[in-house]
Amino acid sequence: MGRSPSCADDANVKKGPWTAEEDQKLVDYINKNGHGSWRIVPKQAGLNRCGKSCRLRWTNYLRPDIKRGKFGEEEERLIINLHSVLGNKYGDQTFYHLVQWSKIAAHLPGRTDNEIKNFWNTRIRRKLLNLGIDPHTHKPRTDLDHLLNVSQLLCVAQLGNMMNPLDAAFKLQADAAQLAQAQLFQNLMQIMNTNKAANVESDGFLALQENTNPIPQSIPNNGFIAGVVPQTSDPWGLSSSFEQRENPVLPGLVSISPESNSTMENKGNNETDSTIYEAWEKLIMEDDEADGGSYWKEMLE
DNA sequence: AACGTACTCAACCGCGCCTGA
DNA sequence: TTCAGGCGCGGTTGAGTACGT
Repeated sequence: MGRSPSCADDANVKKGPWTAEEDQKLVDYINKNGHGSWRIVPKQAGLNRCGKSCRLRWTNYLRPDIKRGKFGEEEERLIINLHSVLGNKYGDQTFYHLVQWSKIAAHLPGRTDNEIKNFWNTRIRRKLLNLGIDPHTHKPRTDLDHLLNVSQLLCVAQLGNMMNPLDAAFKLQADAAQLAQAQLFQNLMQIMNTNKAANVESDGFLALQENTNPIPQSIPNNGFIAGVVPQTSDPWGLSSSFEQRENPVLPGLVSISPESNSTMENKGNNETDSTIYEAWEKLIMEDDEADGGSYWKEMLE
């Protein structure tokens, strides 16, 4: 029920890019009369467009309060935070693959949901993926294979650090391995905090901040890891330098998408819990044996 | 300089919700 | 209570532009 006839059904209305003349007609009309019913706007304004097209043009482009230009760092952080807590909610479930862009836009004066959506899909999403973070759940990958590969990754990281800095291939691998270390640390902290931070309120931005937990100060500052240590306003350290992160804190867990639901729910059951902890135990032992430096032990303590 | 590829973003499409008859 | 009309939303498309080879 209820679907209005699509503009596509009317072969007579113009589609595609708006001309300056059309823009002017629409602006003049709305400034004078307000939009009222969008269906009658094109007729009254003398435009050969459907009402829907007029509404879109106005809300996404012509509105006088629209802020144009690039997104700032603060805006980017805000979007990431809001995205992490504003999934579509149906009943008790939150669906992160259906983001409520309009609600995010409401927190960013002058920005439209369309603009934010585009910004997310073209920039932030890729950025998160490059960091090994699931853009739907805002979590690092938690699959076990990933965890169990860590000893190899540690070797690569250490080898990479010893190599000539000009050896690009080794540096790249080392960087990737160090990123993996950061992700694993993140995994562990999230597992540890599962019980603490499950309550996400409807105004999730605040809830996210309130549920943050301090990161132990003993984390080795080896540059790349520090670069992705999250902080309150920028959970994944996407937009600010390490120097800006004086008080790094870990974001609390947020409710998760259906596809990852089983993963996180399993964190609470004994079987998966123990498997993950076993993996960590193995990792720590290997770390101990490898160089006696006990990197992970120190981190966990 | 020419071509191919990647990226951006305005605009469109289709669905679901709300409202009023 | 039912249902049609209208609106708003999120997802997708495609033209224009930037960048790399």
